[in-house]
Amino acid sequence: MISEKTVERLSLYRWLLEMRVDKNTLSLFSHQIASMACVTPAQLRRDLMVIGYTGSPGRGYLVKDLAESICSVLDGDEPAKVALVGMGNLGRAIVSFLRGRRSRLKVVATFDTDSRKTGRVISGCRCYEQDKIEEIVAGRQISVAVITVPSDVAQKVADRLVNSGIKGILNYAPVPLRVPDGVYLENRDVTTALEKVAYFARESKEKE
Amino acid sequence: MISEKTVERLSLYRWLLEMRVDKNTLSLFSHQIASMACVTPAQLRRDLMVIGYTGSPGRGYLVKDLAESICSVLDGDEPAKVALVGMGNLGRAIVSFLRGRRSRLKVVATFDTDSRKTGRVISGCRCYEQDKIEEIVAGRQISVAVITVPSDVAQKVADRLVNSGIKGILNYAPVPLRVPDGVYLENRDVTTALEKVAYFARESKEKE
DNA sequence: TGCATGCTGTGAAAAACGTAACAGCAATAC
DNA sequence: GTATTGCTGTTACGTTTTTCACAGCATGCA
Ligand SMILES: NC(=O)c1ccc[n+]([C@@H]2O[C@H](COP(=O)([O-])OP(=O)(O)OC[C@H]3O[C@@H](n4cnc5c(N)ncnc54)[C@H](O)[C@@H]3O)[C@@H](O)[C@H]2O)c1
Ligand SMILES: NC(=O)c1ccc[n+]([C@@H]2O[C@H](COP(=O)([O-])OP(=O)(O)OC[C@H]3O[C@@H](n4cnc5c(N)ncnc54)[C@H](O)[C@@H]3O)[C@@H](O)[C@H]2O)c1
Repeated sequence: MISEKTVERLSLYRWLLEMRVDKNTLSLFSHQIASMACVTPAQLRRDLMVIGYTGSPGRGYLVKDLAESICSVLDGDEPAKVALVGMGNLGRAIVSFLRGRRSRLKVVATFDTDSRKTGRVISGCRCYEQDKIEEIVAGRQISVAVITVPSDVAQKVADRLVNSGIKGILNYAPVPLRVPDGVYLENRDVTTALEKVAYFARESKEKE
Repeated sequence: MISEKTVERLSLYRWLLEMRVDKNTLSLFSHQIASMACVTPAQLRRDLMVIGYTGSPGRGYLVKDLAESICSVLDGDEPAKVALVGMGNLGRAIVSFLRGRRSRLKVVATFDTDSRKTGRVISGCRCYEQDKIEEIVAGRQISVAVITVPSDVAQKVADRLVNSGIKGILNYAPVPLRVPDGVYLENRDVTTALEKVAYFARESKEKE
């Protein structure tokens, strides 16, 4: 089992390797990739060790090979299907962002309660009535969900998603959701993030 | 100096304490607060230890007192001023979200290059031309910035912000920015987060 | 008042995470 | 072919973060 931090960095390495403009360089050294990712070379080598990829001294890592190797670890056999609940400002921003980007993650359904949004195709993705969650999530075997509904209904939405078989949730509502063991939850509250940044900003200002 | 993780949790505790509906309970035990925050009681007690707040056995922690104590650690003397660069879909969602919420963080200026956005008040906040960054950020002593511009210009924006005296950056563009020591940086890439969730979702699905 | 209860504060152990160091070897130069 | 260079894989170490465990005490009740 790979640690959370390592998975995050692997995702970053892959992105950096695939987005690289210079397609001529076939291989890179650990310190080059590390520098792009803003980590130490030792960190990078350690991360590659856990996925079992091995380079060679004097040549480094074969870019294409390494990227594929990361894919085989991070991705399943087929692209993960993603549902997003709450097509408000944030929800639309995220869906259209994910659309624009070639990715292994496919947003295949969105949900809302607002009848001005349901039944239409928004940001390139069909928006269903919220009470179709069970039917569609279970029926299409969607395993990952993004929650961008107001915080007072977030727990209710999470419960429905879990009951429909969702195994991972990315939550943007500013409430700590309760999910059973076996469902992976990641919270992304703006306020917390901003307060953290503000705290350390102040801290470093006081030091100078 | 308090650790990042602890600061995040303190922010969460404060939010939970302030949002509590039942204003009658004057005090709470560690296990009650911990349960709301989804952490262990030991974790909570240790976090409170580092800020020097102390409860009492048999009664627990005085809610109002504790919240104020967290404030005195997290907040400076005055509310931190925040600038946001890039009033696209995501930028507007964040600004209007922060507006709606009583907070110690004030978004006092936003910036964009698009002339359809600049010079107007959007989501309750004035939007300036992007080349006014130096003037306004330095002039109004803004210390924290949120970056929500396309990734190819994110580094350039970050540089200008740093030159203007910004001490903390919350970055939503999917690129690892380079900032000098003394500037605190927090990255919040959706793709990385989603890929992480998808990985662990698959992991837990395979286990069952 | 005095006793029993059970929660707090904290030192000590454990776990997670990152860093440093180096032996071994692939590539290159000559 | 051989020597040299300098990068990799991995182990050992240091640091940070979390959990455990329990002594001590404030509280509520008899
Ligand atoms: N973490 C972040 O970066 C961030 C930024 C902004 C907002 N937020 C949070 O994200 C959430 C949404 O923010 P927003 O600005 O998009 O708000 P919004 O009001 O624009 O969007 C909410 C959407 O959810 C829909 N909705 C309401 N109840 C629903 C239900 N039961 N099922 C399905 N859909 C439902 C509404 O119809 C609306 O379309 C809020 O909780 C907000 O606090 C997070
Ligand atoms: N982390 C997330 O949750 C998340 C979600 C969606 C998008 N994103 C990222 O956030 C960024 C913005 O996404 P979006 O959907 O809002 O895109 P968008 O195109 O709607 O918004 C970008 C805005 O930035 C402005 N801009 C462009 N260049 C600028 C410059 N040099 N200075 C100031 N403003 C400038 C544009 O005029 C536009 O208004 C992108 O980098 C995207 O990848 C992140």
